[in-house]
Amino acid sequence: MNYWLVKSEPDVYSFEQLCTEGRARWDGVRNYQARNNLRAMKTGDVCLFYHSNIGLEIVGLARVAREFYPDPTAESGDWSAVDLEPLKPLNRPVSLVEIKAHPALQQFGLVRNGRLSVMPATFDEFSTLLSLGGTQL
DNA sequence: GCCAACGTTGGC
DNA sequence: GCCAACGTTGGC
Repeated sequence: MNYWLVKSEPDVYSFEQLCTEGRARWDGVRNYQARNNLRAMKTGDVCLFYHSNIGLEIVGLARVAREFYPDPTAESGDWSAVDLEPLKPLNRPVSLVEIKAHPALQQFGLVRNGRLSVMPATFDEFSTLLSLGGTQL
């Protein structure tokens, strides 16, 4: 089992929408590092769902429902998509401010590279974030 | 292969 | 709206 964080702007696609729809194709990624992270996802891996631009907090958990396949929205280039399903919202959202201030999260991708849209989390980072969110898997 | 110029992301 | 950080492009 591996752990990830995916970003979405909530006015484009929010965690609430994912919960309503029950499943989403995670497409449109056009960054090689993020794409390679998508390709490393396995069915059942857990993703922290982060709201960028608006909210600036981790709001929920999702699981990988389908491993990578060619991104149908890509007109050219070698891009990939995965499918995600909602697991549950966090009992308490975890804000970027909190994450940046937490000693155990200084190496986390959100702190180190604010622009990456799909990033791995270690088990320790994931556990810390879940605990901050007052939530269990 | 280097690096300047440019574009994009995303926090502030 | 601004700008820092990062990635990509393209000339040399």
